[in-house]
Amino acid sequence: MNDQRKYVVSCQACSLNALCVPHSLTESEVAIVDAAVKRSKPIQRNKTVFEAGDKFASLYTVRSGAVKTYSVDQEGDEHVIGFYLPGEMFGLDAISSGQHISSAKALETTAICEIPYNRLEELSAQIHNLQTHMYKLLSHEISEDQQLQLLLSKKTAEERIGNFLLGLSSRYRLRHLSPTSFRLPMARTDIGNYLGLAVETVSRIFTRLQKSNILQVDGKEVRILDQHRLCAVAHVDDADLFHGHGHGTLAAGVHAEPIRVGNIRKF
Amino acid sequence: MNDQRKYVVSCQACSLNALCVPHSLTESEVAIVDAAVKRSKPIQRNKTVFEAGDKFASLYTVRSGAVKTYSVDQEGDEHVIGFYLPGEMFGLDAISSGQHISSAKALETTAICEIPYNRLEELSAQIHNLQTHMYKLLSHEISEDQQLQLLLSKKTAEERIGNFLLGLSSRYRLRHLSPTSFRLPMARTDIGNYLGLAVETVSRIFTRLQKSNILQVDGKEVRILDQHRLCAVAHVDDADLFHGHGHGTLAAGVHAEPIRVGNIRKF
DNA sequence: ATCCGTCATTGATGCATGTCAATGAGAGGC
DNA sequence: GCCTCTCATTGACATGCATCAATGACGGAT
Repeated sequence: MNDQRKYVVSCQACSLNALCVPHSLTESEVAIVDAAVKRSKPIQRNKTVFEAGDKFASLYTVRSGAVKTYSVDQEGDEHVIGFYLPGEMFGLDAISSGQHISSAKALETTAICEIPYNRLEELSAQIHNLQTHMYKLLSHEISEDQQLQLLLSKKTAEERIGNFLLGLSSRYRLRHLSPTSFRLPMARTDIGNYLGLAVETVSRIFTRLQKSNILQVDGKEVRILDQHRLCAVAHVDDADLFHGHGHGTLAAGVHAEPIRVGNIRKF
Repeated sequence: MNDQRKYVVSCQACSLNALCVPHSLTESEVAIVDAAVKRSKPIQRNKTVFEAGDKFASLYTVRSGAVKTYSVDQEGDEHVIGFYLPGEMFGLDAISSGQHISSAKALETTAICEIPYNRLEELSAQIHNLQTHMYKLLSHEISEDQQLQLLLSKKTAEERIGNFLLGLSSRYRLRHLSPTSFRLPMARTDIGNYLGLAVETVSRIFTRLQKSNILQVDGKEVRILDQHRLCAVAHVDDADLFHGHGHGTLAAGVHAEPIRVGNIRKF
């Protein structure tokens, strides 16, 4: 009990508050949501939150650490679906079938908030702001998935990695962490898998960007030395940098701007 | 007026009823939803339903015909996001930002049902079944988008096209149309664009599959001659054929089974 | 019926990126 | 502190698919 208590915070006191809880919820509404949230103690690297086939019962958000979701095919090969940072919600794909179709695993020591889906459904019928936000959250995830499809179907390896790094950068900025200097929570293999590239390609492009003095890479530590040129490499307009990146959170869509879709490689 | 009336049907009388309206809605609930739906007369091929940048006000379902959604980048290149058949809902990606970020265009003469989003939100707070279904619908779209990401990032051209055809086949079957003999509503260019392939590749693979007597292709008319071998080509388990394909509808997820993710090309 | 524009097909060629192979560098365990 | 295992890097080579180019086939308009 004591052991657990030190990890337990309320939504009201949580530092991710602004990111995770809709700011349009009133204090009392947040309190109601808060009462439904289960906070367990941190789980270790490589421990799963849920696995494909598990009964769907809850949605999850990352409190600290990082999570990847993935599926495993018949041949036993893993396919990375997404990465989640503090304040981001995952497990949304399981609502439709009532069963998890992907697995979720901690990339490092990670604390998770769990919100029982039944309860969330009830609450969203009562709290209009919550319903609005859940719809936006789900819709936002769809938009981002479609953006990723575009990335995967039309962009070069360099563009994919550029976009990926800029996306992470944005997400760290939102969390008031350095957008230019951060640690990749995932392995190169995971990055390649996620972006549809061979590990070797990821590696080569990292070193290429390093040689161009756009990036400084030391293992998982990354420093963006020249954001402007990184944008150029990724074919991303600098002006778009502050929008559209990152996974859904309860607040997703609230701050969202129309997402520019441009910058695709011509064939 | 007379001109319009002949296209107008109620949800209750609509032949897509079972596909489009959640069957768990009671008769009176369907009547309430029905009252919110606007049915306009058919639009012609190449006419848009909405365009990127338009204010988001409604969700749409196809009543007859077919629709594609797409975005256009800065260079003016089009990127196909999805295809929608009768009973399927589109426009979901616009909820989060309040603005359409993609455009939707009729691939042939097409009738559309429109449901104002404000009203849908209101109703979903009142009608529990409707809320449940909307959440499932959105979640289902997310699952499918993730499946597509997997297709785009890991599969060969042949697998992509095989999957694409099998997906269409499933969707036609659901609509009580022939799953083995149908007309592609979209151009080769659109197929290639959607699947991240050059038109020429699509064409070549169609003829290759034809020469193997797996497929019979005559312009847009397609006949699947050997479903079993088509599955083999697509690396899809025959047993999975009846599940997991097609875009969300109001009923999406209701019939949904756990989606097998397998069958990815090994590198 | 004929014309014209869009769409589909087919072949030749090149390139981006996957695959194979081998070495190097950290990180965790005894 | 050393060992081992996993992960990252780098080079050589192979290939699937894009690109370029040209012809053919519809299908809608007049």
